[in-house]
Amino acid sequence: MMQSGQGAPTLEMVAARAGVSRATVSRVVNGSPKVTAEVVAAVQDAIAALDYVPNRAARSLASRRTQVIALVVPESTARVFSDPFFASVVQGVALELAQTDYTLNLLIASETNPEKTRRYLLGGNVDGALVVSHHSGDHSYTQLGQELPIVFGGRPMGADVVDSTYVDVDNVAGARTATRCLVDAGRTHIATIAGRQDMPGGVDRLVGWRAELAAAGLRDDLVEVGDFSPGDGAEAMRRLLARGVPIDGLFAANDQMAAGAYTAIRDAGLTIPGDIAVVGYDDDLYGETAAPPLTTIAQSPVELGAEMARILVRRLSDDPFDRVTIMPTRLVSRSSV
Amino acid sequence: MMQSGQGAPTLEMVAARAGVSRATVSRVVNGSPKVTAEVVAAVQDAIAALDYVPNRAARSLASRRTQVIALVVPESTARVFSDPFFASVVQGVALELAQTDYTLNLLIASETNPEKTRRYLLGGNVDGALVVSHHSGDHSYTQLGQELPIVFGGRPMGADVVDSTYVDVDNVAGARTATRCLVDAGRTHIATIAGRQDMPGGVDRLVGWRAELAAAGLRDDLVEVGDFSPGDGAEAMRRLLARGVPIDGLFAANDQMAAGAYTAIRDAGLTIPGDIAVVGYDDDLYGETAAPPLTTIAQSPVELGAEMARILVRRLSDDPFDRVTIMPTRLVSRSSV
DNA sequence: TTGAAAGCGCTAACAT
DNA sequence: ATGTTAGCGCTTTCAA
Repeated sequence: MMQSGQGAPTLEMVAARAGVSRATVSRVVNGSPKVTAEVVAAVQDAIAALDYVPNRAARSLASRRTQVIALVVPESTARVFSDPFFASVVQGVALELAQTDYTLNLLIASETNPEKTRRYLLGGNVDGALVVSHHSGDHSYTQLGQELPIVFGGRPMGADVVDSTYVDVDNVAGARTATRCLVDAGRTHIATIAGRQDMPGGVDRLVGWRAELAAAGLRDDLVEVGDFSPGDGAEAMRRLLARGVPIDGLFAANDQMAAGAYTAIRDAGLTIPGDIAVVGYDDDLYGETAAPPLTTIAQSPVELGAEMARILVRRLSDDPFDRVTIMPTRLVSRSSV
Repeated sequence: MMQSGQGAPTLEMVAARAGVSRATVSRVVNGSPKVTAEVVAAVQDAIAALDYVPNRAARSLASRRTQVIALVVPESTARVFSDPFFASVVQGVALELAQTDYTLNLLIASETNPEKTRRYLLGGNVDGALVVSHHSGDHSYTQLGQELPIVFGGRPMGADVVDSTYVDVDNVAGARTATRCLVDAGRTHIATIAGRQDMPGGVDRLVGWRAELAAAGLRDDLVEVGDFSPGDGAEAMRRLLARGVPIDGLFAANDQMAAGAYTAIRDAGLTIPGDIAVVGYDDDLYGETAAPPLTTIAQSPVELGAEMARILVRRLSDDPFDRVTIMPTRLVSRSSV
């Protein structure tokens, strides 16, 4: 219920009601250890009675901390926002931050004007930032890491990046698992629809595919690249099929492209998994009801987002944190292999 | 480049350098009309030279405006975050707000503790809020509209809601169009997989389907309800098929459920559109590469989000704005009909 | 352990 | 058109 006196109740009002000074109320609010239990109780009663909520601006102005964490999504990634992977990362971040005192500032960074974002981040508007998916070109952000606490989602690309803090999924291992699944099924002509090679995920999944084929002594030249969308997946599959080389297995760098590949395979009069066994990556909602249900690699993007947030918060509190965190993946076996 | 003097440059430093008072600098920064052109120029030079960025907290504390807009996503909706529709709305909001001076505060509202969100919103932390998808139970938010400028995405449910400002898509018209498409194709036993009836979109799409069938003089009892996920769509379709009633047309309340229905239809040994013609809703990425490509209703969720943001900004500026905005839909004809 | 007092950087009357 | 003067609500030395 809103207080009768117009405007929100202030710390001063709480102090008056509890019969203590403003400084003491501030201490209680901020969980200072050196306050008597009785005083704490009295202040908390007053806070509850008045329905007091600290004013963020005032607190921030005085403490020189904002309690705001920016989640930066480069614009080109945002187009891919309909990619459940990114949406889930955002969700994970939001859920985790909701448990803390930090506020989430979602920022779509214009790539035509990176300077604007840079200034904003450095302008004292946020205490730290979370950056998801950045191409190799995004040096502006990787560099920013020296001046502002940043946690990246996915391994930052670029040789100059040394001390970045990031959380990544084990894309190489995931891709190897996916490919091994195909090899174990007896497939010998295994193609891949790789993701964009300017993204770490795109690169690593291709590396994993190659590594596993090498281990199995199979050819690794059946590669086409797509932009992670179903449409591009279909295109890539058509090109693969058009090569005239026999193909009996396919690893798609994400489920959306696998869905596109399904179409192209079927259009070519081939069956799944009869003629071509398929493994995707991401375990999005559609794979389960695809025909046939898609075998895929699951990683938990929600957890990834949450972990990024946790690490940044820890870092901002000067608690120990890991510079590099690798999240595991697991194979979800369905019937496309 | 960061200034040499530690900490960010302040308005006072700008004032000193430009040889004017702080008030004047403030006026220039805020675009007040009553400042001489020369003074404006001098101040802007100083600002540029110092690379000055106003301190948000100080500004907010003094002006009693936060320049923050909250985007509230109820938690149950967030689970559905992988639904491209919501993700796109968020994207639209973020993109639009990036063009303004407002900052986006993404809030996942815990439904087990709505009071927390309520307090936050009313605690003077934001200037206004955007609320997407709220069930009929979310009275906490619809009520909030009296105390804080709010723009809803989707029509708020509940009879007590009178003066809410909202942006909605014309779900009824969209559903009628979808259904008419089936009728025009000569289908006479048209079923629907409706969405959850505690969401406006779920209700309205069912209403549109009914209306169009009534207009065509066809039966309207072939209804099953799903939760908008592919899995539930498949379940619902199975139940429909199990009724033993002939069905030759299907309108699914979203593409995800249509995808599920595809599976169930195929599993039953039936063909699309031969035996059953299907129309979905949302035009998400998957429909295009489905087999057969899905005929669906497109609305632009990105535009919806952008429009919500625009309206709220206008309202916060005391510019005229529409309480009710209905976004159009359009039929995307592919080959599932 | 608690209180007093001095700002944090900015805006907004009010004066001039 | 510009300057002066108070704060906005909180944190944080410094004393007590």
